[in-house]
Formats: sequence, structure tokens, C-alpha cells
Amino acid sequence: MAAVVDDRAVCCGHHRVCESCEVRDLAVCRVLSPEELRRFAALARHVTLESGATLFHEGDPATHVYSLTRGYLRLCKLLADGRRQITGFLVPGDFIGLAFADTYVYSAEALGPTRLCAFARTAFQDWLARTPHLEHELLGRARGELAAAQEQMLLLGRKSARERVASFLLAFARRLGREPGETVPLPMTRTDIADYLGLTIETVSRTLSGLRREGLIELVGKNGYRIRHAAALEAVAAL
Amino acid sequence: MAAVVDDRAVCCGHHRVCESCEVRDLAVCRVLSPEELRRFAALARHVTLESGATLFHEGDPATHVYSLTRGYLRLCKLLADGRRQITGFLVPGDFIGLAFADTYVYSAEALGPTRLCAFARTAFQDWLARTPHLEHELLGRARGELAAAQEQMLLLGRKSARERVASFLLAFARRLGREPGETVPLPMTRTDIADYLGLTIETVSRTLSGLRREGLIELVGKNGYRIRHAAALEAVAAL
DNA sequence: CGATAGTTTGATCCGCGTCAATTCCAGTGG
DNA sequence: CCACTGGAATTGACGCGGATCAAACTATCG
Repeated sequence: MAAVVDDRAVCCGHHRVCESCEVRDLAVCRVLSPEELRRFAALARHVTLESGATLFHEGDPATHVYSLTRGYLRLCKLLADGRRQITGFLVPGDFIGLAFADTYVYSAEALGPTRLCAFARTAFQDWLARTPHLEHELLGRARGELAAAQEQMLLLGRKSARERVASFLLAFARRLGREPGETVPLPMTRTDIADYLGLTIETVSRTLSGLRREGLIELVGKNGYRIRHAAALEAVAAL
Repeated sequence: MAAVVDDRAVCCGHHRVCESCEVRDLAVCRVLSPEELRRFAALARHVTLESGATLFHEGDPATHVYSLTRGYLRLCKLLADGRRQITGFLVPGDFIGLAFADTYVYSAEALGPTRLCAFARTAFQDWLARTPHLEHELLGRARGELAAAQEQMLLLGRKSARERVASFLLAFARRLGREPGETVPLPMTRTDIADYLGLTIETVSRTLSGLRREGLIELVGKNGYRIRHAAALEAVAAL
């Protein structure tokens, strides 16, 4: 694994414990008292991934859970012949560990330079069992992810290519908290977008070009975009 | 709503409290002490649905959560123009309330005569907050549903029609705990299967006929099937 | 029986996948 | 500064899997 673990950086990723920590919104910390945070910090280790590195592989024994503090991850599932489905993109503040128990059910790969907090899974589970309000917080997160997963099933099962791309652009902008009109970064490649939307790279490219030609969006370099007409794009998305 | 609520049937759906109750495996009860069960029972009401009835609609305020005791439900999401995606089928023992908070994120409809236990959502949430090990149980359920949802995304995004149908037949048989070779009931219509797999009714029908012609499965009436060659079917499913 | 809803099967069509050829950049080195 | 290079993106031509349209068949229920 290309992950670099920094054992000395005992940090839960939350400013109440660690001044140097860059994350503002770490699920597992938000609901804790200072005393709880101190004990919690002892469990955490910083992990750094370089661009394209794999955090863990689908099917491997699940040794850790993580909280993403910087950068973006893609979660991938593979078929035997290499076909790939990306089940989600993670942004800073997301927790990794809601969907699996003993083995990872997807691979996690860095879209660029990435930082995480890692927790040994068994220790985390033990600690979770003694911290009911944290479990409550995680259940809320799971709720949101389940609803999002079902929205994605609707997209994959019933929407056209054009509707899929429009839905994605709107959802990703909202995910990053960007106002309509602001530039949204696209940390993933066209291939990643295609594998997330159940399309091919060519169809994604053609569809983006079409939306740009029609003035609904603006492409900012190759790794960013801006929504010009949110209402029109929402109409295309068939929400 | 076509639901019939029986106010006198104070029953949590678990035999330890209610002799007449038919369910064997009710998530919200399994982890409770007798005393907890008694208090819990006061929250529950029996609901009966006739075939095709709607338990609740997508977008409505979420007033209740449920535990399915008898029959099968489909969970549906609709687009404005009527396109439908079924995000899951529920079988006895399943809990309904993991994916939504204030409003239902899908509609729930009975595939046949159905019985449920209903719990007022607010009361259930209050009670949940005071029962950590129940929250733990629900988090485990959410974990399983999330993993299943991601498997379904892989199916919808990347599998061919043939692979989808084969995957569905295998997964549904396992879901009902049927051994390979046993007859599996199909309580849903071809339309339901199509809307679950992101296909049309014609494609589902053609594909089932094809698998039957090849001897991989046997169709038992129109509402049942038997897997003749599990290994071959698994190969088709591209697991 | 007829009526109705669900299913199967066949013929045709089209959106998106596939294959192929440029084009566009971000590096990198001279 | 420009030339070169390799990976990513775009664009075009064409074909196929599954959707659509149409019709016949089956089962259930009055």
C-alpha cells in the first residue's frame, strides 16, 4: 500500500484537540466532549496518500475505518472482467466505515494527494459500543448515505445519459456547498465520472460538450465547471 | 391510504410478548429484555395491507417506521414522467425506517396481503435514544443495506440484462433462505422485476425464457422458479 | 363464457457503446 | 523560450443490446 502513516501525529482531526489539524467537520469528533476527544485521539493515526494510491482493496479484511480530512477518494467495485462501478466519491469530512464489517466491500483510491485519520476497526468498535451518542451520529450518517444510494439507483436504472450527467453536476456542486454560479472543482477524470454514472468516457464527454454548447454550464479548464442556468439544468436532470 | 390499523392489537410482533404474533425475526425486538419489550409493545400497532395497497408515498412527512411481519413490499421511486425504479423488495423481518428522517424517500407498496407493526416515528426515536443496544442493532442493519445498495449500483451501472436477471434470481433465493434446487416464490410481477433491474418487462421475460431454455432454471407457474444449476447461473451473473 | 391483467414472443428502432482519429495540455528537457 | 511526449479529452463513424411497438397467448375471476 502506498499509504504513509505518521505515528507521531496523534490527532483526531478536530481543532478542539489538535491545532494543526485542517479539518473542520469530522463526524466522529463533532459530538464528543473534550475528555472523550482526548481518549479518542489515542486511537487515531494520520495517513497520507499520493495521487492514485489505493487505501484498501475490495475483499480485503477490514482492519481500519477512516475519516477523510483532505482530498477526495473514489469507492470502486470491480467485476471479474474488469468492468468498474464507482459507488461514490468522498469529500473532506466523510467517514469511511459505514458499509462494511469484516471485509471491505469496495476499494478506496485517492483522486489526488489525500489525508485521512485512521482508526483500528476493532478498537473503534469497542469504543463505539461505549459511546452511544456517537453511534447515534453514525446512524444518522448511514441514513443519509442510504437515501443517496437509492437516488443513485434511480439514476442508474432509469435516467438517460443527459439526465445522469446533469444530475451529477448539480449533486456534486451541492455536495461541496457551492452556490449556483460558483466554480466547482472536478477532482476526478472523465473515466471516473463515466464509471460513476454507468456510461462510457465518450458519452460523458459528448454530453458535457452538449450542455456547454447550449450554455447551461461552462467548463473551467478540464477540472472544473460552473453552472450557468441552474433551473434549466435541473429540468434536464429530471429530478 | 388503504391500510387497516387495528388499535386493539397491541403487539410488538414478537412471540415473547404476543402469542398470536406470527413473526419470528423482528429486528427491533430481538435484542430487548422482557421488560423493555413490554414498554415497546405499547408503541406498536398492527397494520394490514391488501394486495397493491400503498403504505406511504415518497415525499410525504414520515409519521411512522415499520417492521414487516407477513408478506412482501416494494420500495419505489418515481420520476416526474412516470418512470419508476424499485430500490428494494422487503421480506418478513425487514425494518422500514433506516433510510429516511422527516420525509419518506420512497413509496412502499404491498405485493400481496401484508401485515406490519407500525411505530410512531417520534416516539420510536425517543425510545431509540434511550436504548443504545437497539441503536447498535439498527446500525448493523444499515450496514447490510448499504452494502446491498452498492452491489445493486454495480448491477445497474455495469451488468448486461442477462447478468442482471441471473444475479437477481440468485440473490432473491438467498434472501429467502432457499437452498439451491428448492422452489423460490416470486411475489412480484415481471414489471416489478423490470423496474428493479432497470430493464423493460419484455427484456425480463425474454431473458427468463432464455435461461429456462438453457436449463439453468425452471419456471414454476408464473410466480415461482427453481435454480437447476447454481454454479452455471453464478457464472452468468458475473459476480 | 367474456373481461381483464399479466406474460410471452416477434419485428423494428435508437441511444449509447465501440472503434478510430485528432486535439489538448501538463510536464519535461533542451 | 520552444519542441517533444504521453496521458486525458474530444469528436466522428458505425454497430449492437435492449427499448419500443405490436400482437398473440394465458390465467384468473366474474
